[in-house]
Amino acid sequence: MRDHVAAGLLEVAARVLAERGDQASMIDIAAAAGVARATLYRYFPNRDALLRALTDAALAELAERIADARLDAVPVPEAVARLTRAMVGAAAKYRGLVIFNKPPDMAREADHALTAPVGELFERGAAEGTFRPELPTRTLIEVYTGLLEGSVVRVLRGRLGVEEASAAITKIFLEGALVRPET
Amino acid sequence: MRDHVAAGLLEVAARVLAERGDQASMIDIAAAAGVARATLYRYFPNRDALLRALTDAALAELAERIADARLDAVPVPEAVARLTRAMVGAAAKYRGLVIFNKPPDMAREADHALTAPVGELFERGAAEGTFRPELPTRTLIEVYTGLLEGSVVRVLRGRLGVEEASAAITKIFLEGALVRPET
Amino acid sequence: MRDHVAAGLLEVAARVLAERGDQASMIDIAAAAGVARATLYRYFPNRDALLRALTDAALAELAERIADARLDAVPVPEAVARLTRAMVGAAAKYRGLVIFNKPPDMAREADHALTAPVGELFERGAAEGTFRPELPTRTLIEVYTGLLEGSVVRVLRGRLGVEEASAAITKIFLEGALVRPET
Amino acid sequence: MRDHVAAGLLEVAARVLAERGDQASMIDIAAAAGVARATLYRYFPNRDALLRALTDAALAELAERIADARLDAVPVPEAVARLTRAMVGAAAKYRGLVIFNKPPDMAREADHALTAPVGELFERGAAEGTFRPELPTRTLIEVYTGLLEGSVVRVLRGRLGVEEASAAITKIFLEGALVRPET
DNA sequence: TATGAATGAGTGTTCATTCAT
DNA sequence: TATGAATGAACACTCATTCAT
Repeated sequence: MRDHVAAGLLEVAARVLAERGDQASMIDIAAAAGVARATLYRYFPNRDALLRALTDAALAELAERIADARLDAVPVPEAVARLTRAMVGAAAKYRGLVIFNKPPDMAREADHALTAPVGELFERGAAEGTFRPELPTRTLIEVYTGLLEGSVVRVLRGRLGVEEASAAITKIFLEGALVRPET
Repeated sequence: MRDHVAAGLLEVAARVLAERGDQASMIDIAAAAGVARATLYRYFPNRDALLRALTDAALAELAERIADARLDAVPVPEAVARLTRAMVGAAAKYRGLVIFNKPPDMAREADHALTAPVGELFERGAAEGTFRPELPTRTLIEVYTGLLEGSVVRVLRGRLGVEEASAAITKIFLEGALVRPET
Repeated sequence: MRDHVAAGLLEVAARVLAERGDQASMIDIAAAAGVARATLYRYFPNRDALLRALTDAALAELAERIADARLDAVPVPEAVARLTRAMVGAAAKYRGLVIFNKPPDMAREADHALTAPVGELFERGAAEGTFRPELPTRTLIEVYTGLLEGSVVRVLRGRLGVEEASAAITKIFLEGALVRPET
Repeated sequence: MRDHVAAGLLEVAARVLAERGDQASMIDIAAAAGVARATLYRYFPNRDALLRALTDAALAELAERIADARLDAVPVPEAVARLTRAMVGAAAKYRGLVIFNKPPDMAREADHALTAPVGELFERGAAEGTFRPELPTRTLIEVYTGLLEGSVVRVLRGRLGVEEASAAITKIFLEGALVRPET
């Protein structure tokens, strides 16, 4: 029961924080949830605890999706597609909270959970010669995560659908936007 | 004289807002500029006015860079390269303020200033058959701006250089990250 | 049954209030008693009622001890000794609650219960020529009760024992701390 | 100018804290001083700082009075008289704040400033055979400080004057309340 | 003109108290 | 009856903004 309510509050909090940004107040969140401020504090002893719980949940969801994707069992391009879908999906569900608005002391942990799988995959791609050699792996990773982050914002704003965004990101990142000159 | 001081304050404000995020206080900004809070208020009657002025300056700079780029005088791929450099450069200089932290009532204007040139260019690309036909122009635009925004964040964090980012974004967006199968 | 539980709660409350001071919360008291907050409210409808009940109990105990002391049946010095022991004992048992932390509207009643026996005794002493005539009875009473109060605090802090304090207070108050010049 | 205002606020704070007890709010103090809450915070960055400043001032005053008293230059009984007057005077002026309501982390320091001169004086008295040998010095000290504290409360309540209390405390503590049997 | 001082409105947090089970 | 849950009112503290010098 308790967990159920807490989960509901988290969901509302995610929505409000996404809408109003990090400066959304506990007042805003409690009001959006239709409870008194003190009730919110029953479940999360302070603002930080709430943000932390939110980030925890988002990271857990993300980790699960990535694990389900079995990235190392498929070729790199397919793995990129799956990773993209996992990240866009999780970020959209949690309103981008994995990516933005991390409580400062979790930034490291969050960044790691986010960056690690990306790093591994791109290292493999580099080793296997999948990616253009003139682009350093580090740069590739930054641009890819930047692309993800920027696109998720659009998804959150309702300008792109999750599926639409995932597919387009994957396609453009891997093959580019230009029409291929036929050989 | 007056304008000169105001410009200096704006510069400081841009730096502080980029460092501390949107929750940087007028106190922070005034302190960083080495003036009293009340002095800051002499030049910008309130917080909103300051943010607006900042955004105005950034948009003006961006518009100038884009005009200089003569986008319609070159082929679409080259225009994308120039536009990318213009946007990354301007955003980096103004600490991303064109893109994030827009005062709510300027969002529309800012988005327009940002989106309009992108829109025109991509429409032309579509008309000329430069882009993959299976990707709707609207989607292309969103993903491109998302890529820009996400990458600028990395530049601001010092993880990518301006030139490095511009080149990589252009290359990846146009041609993809995959190594081309030789014909 | 009910009274028994209430008495137990009062005892716990006295201990907690003595330890944490007047700012001890109902939370603290309920937790120390091992019951839910709401249960505490079953027995004492609000914080004030609890404090009042506590003071009532302490005053009753004090009145009983004083009655047992048969003050008017013994010479004034012996009566002072007994009164002192009664007051220090009662105050120590109830953690000084008779003396401090009285609910404002009971202050008068409490002060009276405290002051009345002292007043009677000192009036008798004055009438009988027991006390130095240059010290007004009123002053004597104030200094004596002040001495009691201040000493009880030390007893509660564990710096003096009840017996030790009672004996020393009586001796010093009556005969002074100076060594007597032998006649 | 600044210091002057701060001193005025301290004075008001001392009065309010003495009246309302330790739970007096910053609201109460600011209102009593006729300023806005935020103004109070300009001078004392938080509640603790205010209490600390108050205690500092009181301890300084007390130390000065005690130094002025040249306790070691006079016989013990006269020294007790001077010490008593110094302590009652300082405590009355600062509303007993040296004695009660010490911020927890200053308790040690405050107790020391208070206890040290008392301890020295009573040790000397014991060494010189001034005090009754059957009363341990430690007990003497506790009872004396208790007497002081209890009497100061009466002074603060307006039931005793400073001079009246000082004289009575000294007389009773040294020679007792009983009329001396003539030799 | 530049600034120190003052303040109203809001935020996070706690606590006494009430309600539904 | 006993309790977990919910809440309104208060408090410490911050910040954008105004005023007097």
